[in-house]
Amino acid sequence: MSYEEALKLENQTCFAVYACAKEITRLYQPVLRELGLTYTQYIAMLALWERDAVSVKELGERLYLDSGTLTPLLKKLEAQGLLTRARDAGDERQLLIRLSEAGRALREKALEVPEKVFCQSGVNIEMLLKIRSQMGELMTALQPVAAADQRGD
Amino acid sequence: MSYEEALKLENQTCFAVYACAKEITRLYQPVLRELGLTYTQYIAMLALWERDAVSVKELGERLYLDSGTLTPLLKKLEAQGLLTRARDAGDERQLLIRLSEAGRALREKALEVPEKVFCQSGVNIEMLLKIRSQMGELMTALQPVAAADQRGD
DNA sequence: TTTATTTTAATTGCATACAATTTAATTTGA
DNA sequence: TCAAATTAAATTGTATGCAATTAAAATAAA
Repeated sequence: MSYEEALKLENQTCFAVYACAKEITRLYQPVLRELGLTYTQYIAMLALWERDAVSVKELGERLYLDSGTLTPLLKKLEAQGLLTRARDAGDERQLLIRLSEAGRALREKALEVPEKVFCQSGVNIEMLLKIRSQMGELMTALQPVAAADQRGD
Repeated sequence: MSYEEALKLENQTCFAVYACAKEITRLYQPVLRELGLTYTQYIAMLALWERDAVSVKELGERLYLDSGTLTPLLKKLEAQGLLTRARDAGDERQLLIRLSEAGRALREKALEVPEKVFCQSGVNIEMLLKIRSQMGELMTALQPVAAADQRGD
């Protein structure tokens, strides 16, 4: 591809992924509204339903989010009564996030979310699975770069 | 897939795309810093380099962004001297965005961006092309839903 | 023509995102 | 042991992102 072609918006893989991510988030919104969650709050709850009593750091690593994003988000979920935030007695630097009864109960309502969104999307399941696997490949390919950036080399 | 499985973070296509989009944006950042642009500012400039003297509405349609995002972003680019913002004489409702000399000149430096980012990413070109085409398919599949939401049916 | 409707940006308010810095706690090393 | 280095969250500052509302201009309809 020429340098000229490479600068066209339609040829940007980055833009394609960026636009899709926003569109998908928009698709979830009406369904998640019934749970009283935003999209980011939803993925945080997904992570917590799988593993409870985790530190902000661990949660952040799973969600690719830092404390600057998570701290206010978790405070909101705490204010909604879905979880508790308490320092780890063994290591006071860490803040342990634990689901409350209400937080665990919300999972029952959330069980319907994937199906609802999928039906609404009109996308076939094969495409979805292919995309997920490709995104996984891409993340795997990019992670070394991210790690190198972290180390600063 | 069971309802239980469908709720696992690793099975969320939405999360895979969301995480990839953020990772890609992060990859562009150091390269774009040399141009003095953020990622969103960069895609706005890409659109303007292809077509100049457009309204905020038209630009927004191409970038999937609304005036709430574009107005402040364009004001920043104007403050940097890359473009001008002026009402259309024929239709005062519209604000026409025009590149300045500096804005057009920046394109020369930007020509190197795609190659630099690509080399840095360590991703092979086939994967990139496949992903772009899949994202295109997904957007095409989702657009009817978005349009229906707009109409409210 | 004159009012009602529609269209376009701007504004407001809320929720991310993330870099950079700060603070407190813990671990390492001299 | 005890100062230096490291680690984990919180905080600060900047930049999106979008829904909802507002304001101004243009168009449609009566």
